[in-house]
Amino acid sequence: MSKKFEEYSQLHLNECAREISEYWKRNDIFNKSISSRQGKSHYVFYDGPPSANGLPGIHHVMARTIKDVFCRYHTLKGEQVYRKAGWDTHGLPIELGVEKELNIIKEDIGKKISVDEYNKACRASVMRYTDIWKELTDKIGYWVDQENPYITYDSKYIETLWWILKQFYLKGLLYKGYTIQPYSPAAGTGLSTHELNMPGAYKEITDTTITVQFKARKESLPEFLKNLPGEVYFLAWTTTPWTLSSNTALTIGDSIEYTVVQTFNPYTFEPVYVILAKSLVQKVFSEGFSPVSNKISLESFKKEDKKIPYRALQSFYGSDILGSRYEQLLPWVLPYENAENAFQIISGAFVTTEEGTGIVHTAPTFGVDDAIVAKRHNVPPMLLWDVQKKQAVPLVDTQGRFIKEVPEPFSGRYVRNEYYKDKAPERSVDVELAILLKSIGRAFKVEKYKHSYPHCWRTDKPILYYPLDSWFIRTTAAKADMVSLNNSIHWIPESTGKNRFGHWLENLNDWNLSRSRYWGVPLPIWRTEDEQEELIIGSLAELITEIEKSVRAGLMKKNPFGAFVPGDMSWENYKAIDLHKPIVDDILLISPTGKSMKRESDLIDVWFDSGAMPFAQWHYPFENKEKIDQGKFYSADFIAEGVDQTRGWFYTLHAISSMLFQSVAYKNVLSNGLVLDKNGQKMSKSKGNAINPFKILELYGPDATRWYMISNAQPWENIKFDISGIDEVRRKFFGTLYNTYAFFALYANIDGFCYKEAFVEVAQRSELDRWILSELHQLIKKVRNHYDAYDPTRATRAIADFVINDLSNWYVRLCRRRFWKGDYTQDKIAAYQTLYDVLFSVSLLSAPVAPFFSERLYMDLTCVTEKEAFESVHLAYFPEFDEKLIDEPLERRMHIAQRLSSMVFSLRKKENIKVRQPLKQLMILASSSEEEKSVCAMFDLIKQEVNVKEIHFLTSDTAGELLTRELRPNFKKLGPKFGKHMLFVSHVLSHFSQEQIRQFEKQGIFTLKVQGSQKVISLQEVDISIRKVKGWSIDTHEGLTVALDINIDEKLRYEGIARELVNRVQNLRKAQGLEVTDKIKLSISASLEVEKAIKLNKEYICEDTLSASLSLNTYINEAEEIDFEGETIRVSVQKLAYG
RNA sequence: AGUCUCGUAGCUCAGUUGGUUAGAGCGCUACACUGAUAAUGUAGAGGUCCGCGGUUCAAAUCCGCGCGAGACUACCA
Repeated sequence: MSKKFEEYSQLHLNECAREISEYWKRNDIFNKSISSRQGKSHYVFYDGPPSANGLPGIHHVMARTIKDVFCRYHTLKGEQVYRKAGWDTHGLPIELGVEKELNIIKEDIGKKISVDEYNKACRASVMRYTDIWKELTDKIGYWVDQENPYITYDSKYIETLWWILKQFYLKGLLYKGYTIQPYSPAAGTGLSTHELNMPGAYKEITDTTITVQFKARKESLPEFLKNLPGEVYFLAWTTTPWTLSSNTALTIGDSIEYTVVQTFNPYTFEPVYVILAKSLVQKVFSEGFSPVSNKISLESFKKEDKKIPYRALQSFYGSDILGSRYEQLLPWVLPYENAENAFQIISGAFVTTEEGTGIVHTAPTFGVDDAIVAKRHNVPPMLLWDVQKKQAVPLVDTQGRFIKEVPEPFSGRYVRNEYYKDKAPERSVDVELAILLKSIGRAFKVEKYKHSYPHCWRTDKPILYYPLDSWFIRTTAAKADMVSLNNSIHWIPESTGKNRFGHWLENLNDWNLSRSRYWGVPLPIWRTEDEQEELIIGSLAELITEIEKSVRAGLMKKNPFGAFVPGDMSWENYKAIDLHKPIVDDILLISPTGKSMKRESDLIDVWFDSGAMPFAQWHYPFENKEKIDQGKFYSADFIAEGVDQTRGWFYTLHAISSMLFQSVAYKNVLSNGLVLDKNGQKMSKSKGNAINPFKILELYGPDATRWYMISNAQPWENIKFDISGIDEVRRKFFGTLYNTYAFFALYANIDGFCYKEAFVEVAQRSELDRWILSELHQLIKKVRNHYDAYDPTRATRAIADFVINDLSNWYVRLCRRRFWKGDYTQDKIAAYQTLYDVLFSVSLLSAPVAPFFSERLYMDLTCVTEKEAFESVHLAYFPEFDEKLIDEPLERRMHIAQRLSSMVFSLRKKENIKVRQPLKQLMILASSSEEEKSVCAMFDLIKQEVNVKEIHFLTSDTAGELLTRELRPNFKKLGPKFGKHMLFVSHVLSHFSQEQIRQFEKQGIFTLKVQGSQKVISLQEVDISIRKVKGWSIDTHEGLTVALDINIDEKLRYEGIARELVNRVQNLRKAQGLEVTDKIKLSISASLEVEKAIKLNKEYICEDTLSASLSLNTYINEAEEIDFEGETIRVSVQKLAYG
């Protein structure tokens, strides 16, 4: 006996996924999907490492689905797709988590808890949830190698990072410098941008602002300013007056227009000339000033006058005063270096004329932009040399107080009142300074100003921007490379790469690598105390050689890595050592001149960890050298992460790769949007709208979840996650596909179809078969293109549309009788083969997105026919597009037939005539003879579908007077021809009478006068449609018109009754649980009228209901009473024992 | 604050190089169809295509300015 197709009572996507998952595990399908492609071209994929100390969320399901879709697709295309999972194990989120758990703060590390213990706690915490992550990964069917993941804290991984850093060092890309970083004086610690971007960090505060007069050194000014008869001042505005003592430059915009204004200081009434941006004169001189136009009214000013007069003199560009000098505003101290370069006018791109004066007070020790622009112009920051600390210090200490070198009354005071722990003085430093500057005639304006300012999330006090020592990668040196390499990357969507990422690259700053934390990769640089000698370590072998030197010189007692054997690449060897703090901090090395060298205490930015994964995941170049050098696993063909990674992982991958090998790290990158809740709000635990992915998977299974996420919105757009959408996908797409299979299985099993018969040539098959195959191959082409273009959304929509509309709702519905009626003929075999082939192809097309259900479908189909040698759909090959099966005229015909049918249904509805009631004839008016011909071929189909006996054509002529035509201008064609007279032409054409239209149709052209000249309009330039036919029930749509003869004669009426009866009997059969093939004995008791209908159609009724006998008007014992055609009839269905 | 993305029916989304009656699905109402159907068909209700200007004979579509949502980057004095 041949095998049967599996039949199911119901669709259980969840159960299906569980079984398939088991099957994959049992048969090692994932590994086979890679090994079976041995020797084929590689499709290289990099998986971004998640941090395993947090629980996975629904957005991870999204991200992992996208990754999985393309890896599976390319496997199906025959490529070999390795994919290694990874874990991000270092960094601040992990440290913060541990601190919270242990209930400690950063300052406690090294005191309450040793660094060693702290790091052990981090290491333990970081892999805590790996089991849950693995479970999710399995459940959603994300195929990735979880057995051999790369883990950023592994010694091998760190060794590669050190090697890369050394390469950068040798290229001169690594340097130590100071930068301005967010700093919390109250907490005594620097803050990361991550901490700064925590919700609520930015708050509105009100500051005292001063518009300050900086007195120009006249000899340094250009001629036209030099010759002014009084003192000239630059006006600059500041929101942080306490930084004025650290001012070393003023920044202007090169191309901004400035002007010099003659006026009086509003506090001292001294006559002054002030320079500011021309467009801001009105704003700065808004209150208490009035413009005057001549010298005399200006010079006659007395301080009793209500308004201070001002007069703008000559204007000029910023570049004209570039390099001019000014007197130090608060001459308390001088910078210890290059003081001669201080106090000059420099230019910066960040200067705007939206606020202030267009001249920016620049204090390089306390502003990020200030430091950058000052450095570019070689202007020194205000730093003093501290003899005790042997280092340069700014005028404010790490507590936030002015240092002792600052004169009274400011010395020792906190720069912001918020920093006082107890009672703050009545007047803040800012206010005191404002008073001081007013008294010496250097304050031009003092105002309160409200703006948003970042606060420390721990102390809730405003942060300070403060210079801190850091190690940098000179990414700016590789900017040109990075920009041009980026142009070769295919970004999806394009705008992320071109705009967001492109602009970011254009405005690149050097990469600050330093993190003064505990749990991370230590910077492998050792330095002597005088900073004259330094050594960078690029491998463990190198480190051990250096340690041994140091031990010999007596600097260290013993080698802490004594157990390590250089050159032995085994995991055991590498597991024996730990390269984290505090162990590496205890290592002292010896410099070439015999001095002791200590490690630079910083850790490196965790983004460097993940950005180096193309190399570090393979322990390059210590192992797997050929994988990278021969380009087998580098660069990636594809990566995908959230759009928030643009400046994160996408950037660090790109930067490291560009600088190391002048190559891209990835060729195609998809940045996916966010998963929002159904109201478009971001999901967060605090809002309580976060969705537990396990719950969703439990409810709907992975396939529906994946399909919903992919098909609902394009991956790069945000998705509003609504679980009712998943349910809809399950019902509509999976439900329909399942039902189609169930239908196939039911009848294939009855007929014993198992694809043993010879392949029926497609040309020999029926119209419907050829049509669905043609549509299928159009689908294959579309789906391939969409997957290839990284647009899975369009692929899934096309598949669902095909399955629901073309396959289930049209092909199967119209073919039903072919399957359950008649003998096992060639036509029936062709139908089975067609449906089988279509379902088979659909299983493959859907496999990347719905891996479990597709597997079930594929296996249920193939295990009976044994036509495929593969154990899994994921080991098979993607369907090829076959041009020869495309029959576009047939597709058009079928489309017309569908439209016609739907029009007839509409008419029946209008006339209240059931589809079961046969009608005599249908008339069709086609707009062209070509159309007419194609409809002809569809007659049988349409007759069956809409239940009419005959179809005739109505020609324009025969229809004659019946038709009312409507003429509409074709704007696309006529628009360019008539231009602005279009409105007139449109008016004329749409007011044509029936007679005029007929004339036009006959003659083919119409002439009209436009602006005195004769213009000709042809029939091709208008659309004529038909409105109605007198005395007929008619409908018209897309140029097709149908008319339905709604007269029902007696014969038709009886036939309708018979069909109605068949339907009732079928329902009874089903209700009684009869098999489709069971034969019955049918008995009916009804009125004479119904009996007559039955008698006339007895053969038909018996055939369709599988009735061996039909008896009428007999006394029936156990019968169903049915409301039927306005009466109650009694029907009995009895199963026959044989048959 | 800047940069980028988005804004079409109650909801989720289509809408080609600009062409005059803006579509589909879900949901709602009514009726039908069905021996594969948690499916489907027909009809109805449902729109200021975010707003305002501009370009054009013609704008949901192109341009400008706003408004709103989101992301990223940030004390631009």
